[in-house]
Amino acid sequence: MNVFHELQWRGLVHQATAENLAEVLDKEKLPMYIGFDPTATSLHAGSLIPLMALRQFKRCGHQVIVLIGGATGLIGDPSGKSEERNLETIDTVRARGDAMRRQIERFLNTDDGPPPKFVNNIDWLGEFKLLEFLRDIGKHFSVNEMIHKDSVKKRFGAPPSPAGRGEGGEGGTGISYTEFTYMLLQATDFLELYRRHGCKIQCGASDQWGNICEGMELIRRIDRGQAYGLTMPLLTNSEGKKMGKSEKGAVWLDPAQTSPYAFYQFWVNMADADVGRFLRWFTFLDEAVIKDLDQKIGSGERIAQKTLAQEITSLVHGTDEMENAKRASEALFSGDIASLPVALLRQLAKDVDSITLTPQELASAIPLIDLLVKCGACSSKADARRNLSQKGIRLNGKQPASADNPTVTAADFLEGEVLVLQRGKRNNYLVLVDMR
RNA sequence: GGGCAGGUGGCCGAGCGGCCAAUGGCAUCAGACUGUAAAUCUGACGGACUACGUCCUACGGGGGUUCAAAUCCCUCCCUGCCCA
Repeated sequence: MNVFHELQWRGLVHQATAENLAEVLDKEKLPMYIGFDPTATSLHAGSLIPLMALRQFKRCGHQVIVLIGGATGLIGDPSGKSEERNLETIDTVRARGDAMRRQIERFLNTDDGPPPKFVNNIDWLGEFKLLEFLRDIGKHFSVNEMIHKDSVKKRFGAPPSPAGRGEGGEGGTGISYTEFTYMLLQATDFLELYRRHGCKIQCGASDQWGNICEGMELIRRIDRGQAYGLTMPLLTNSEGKKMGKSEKGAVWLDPAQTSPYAFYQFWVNMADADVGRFLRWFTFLDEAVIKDLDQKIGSGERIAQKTLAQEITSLVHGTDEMENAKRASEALFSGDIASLPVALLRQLAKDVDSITLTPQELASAIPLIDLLVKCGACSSKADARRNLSQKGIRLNGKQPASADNPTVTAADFLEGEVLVLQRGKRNNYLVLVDMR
C-alpha cells in the first residue's frame, strides 16, 4: 500500500514538496519524521492529525521517527503565533517532553509495521557551540528570504508607507531574535535525522511548510541530498474555526485532563458538515464503509458521529474505555435515568464530574441551589437560580418538584446512593453518598 | 520629544452629571423545535440575600468637585495615529 495515496484520499495531504512524491514512495519506503514541541503536558485533538500520519506511514511499512522538541520547545516556534511567547524553564520542558513521549509511544504501540524511533533534538541542538552553529548552519540562510516567510512576516508591523496605510500584517507584535532563529533549528533537525537515520521525509501541519522547506534546502546545500516534505491540514471545523476546543477548553488526549467520556461526547456532537472529513482523517475505516456512512449523515440517528466517536475513542483510550464511555452516554441520554441500575450509575463517577456527600451531610435537607454550585453544574447561586427558573435543571431525569426553593434529601437519591443532576441536555453531574 | 485620539462588562461598541448594573452586536447558558446537529424563535446573561425588592462590587489606577460621576477637574499608567 502506498501511503501517499492513502493519505490523499483521506484528505490528509495539504501540500507536498514534489509532484511525484507518490511515485517516489512507490519505489522506496523512505523513513519519515514528525516533530512535537513540548508546549503542554498532553497532546490535544489537533495533534491527532500528525499522529494519524505516523500511524499511516508505519502501517505502510515506513520507519517512523518521532522527534520530541526538547530544544526547540525552549525557543518557541513563531509559526501560526501572532505573539511572542514566554520562555519555559528547562525543567518544565523536559517534564512535558517526557509526558508527550509516553503518550505518543502508547499511540504507536501497534504491531503493524516497524517499531517507531524516538529522538530528542536536545541531544544535538543542545551540543551546538554558537560559533559553530553560525558558521555551519547560519551561513546557509538568507535573512532577506527569512523575513518574507509568513510566520515572520505576520510578526512585523505594517510598514509605514508614504501612501499612509500600511498593507499586510495588522501591526505585528514583533519577533525576538530567539524565535527568529527557530526555523534554523528545525532545519538542522531535518539535516541531523537525514544523516543519522536516513530520514528523507518530514511531515507536519500546514503551518510547518516553511520550516520543512528550509530543512530540505539545508540538506540539499550541505549534503547535496534529496529530501521531501508533506504537510497536512489544520484541524478546523466547517466554519473555519480552530477546533479541539470545547466549552470547557481544549480537548486533550490525556484521560486525566479530558475524560474518555468527555472525549467521546466531543465527537458525538460533531456537526454534520464535519463528520465525513473526520471519519477519513481519524479512522482506519476503508473508503466503502465511510461512503456508506456519508449517506447516513443527517438521517437523525447520528450514526456517522457515533461511529466516529467509537473509532477515535478506541484509538486514543482503548476499547475498554470506549465501551465505558459509550455505555455512560447511552445511560445518560436514555431519558429514563431512574430505572437504570444503580451500579451502572455509580460507575459513571469516573466519566462525569461528581462529588461525594457523607450521610451526615445528608441528614438534613440540602438546598438544591447549593448542591448545584457544589458539584460544579452552576457557577454561582445566581446562576443556579437562573437555570432552575428556566427549567434547565433535572434530578434523576425529572424536573424538581417544589417550585420555590427546592431542597434535596436522602429520599431523592436512587436507592439512597446516587443522584444524577443535569443542566440542560448534555451537562451531567453525579452526587454520590459515601457508603463506607 | 511635539501634536491628536482613546482606555466601558468575555469581546466589539454606545453612553458623556441623576431615570446606568450601564442601549446594541458577538460570544455564552437555558428553553421550544429537532437528531445530544445546523438554522430559527424565546428567555437569561456581575454577585449576595429572609428577594416582584434590598444591598455590595463594577466603566484603566489614584485623588478631588458635587446632595449625586462611567460622565466634570487633577494626576499617574497604558494604547493607537500623526509630526520630529
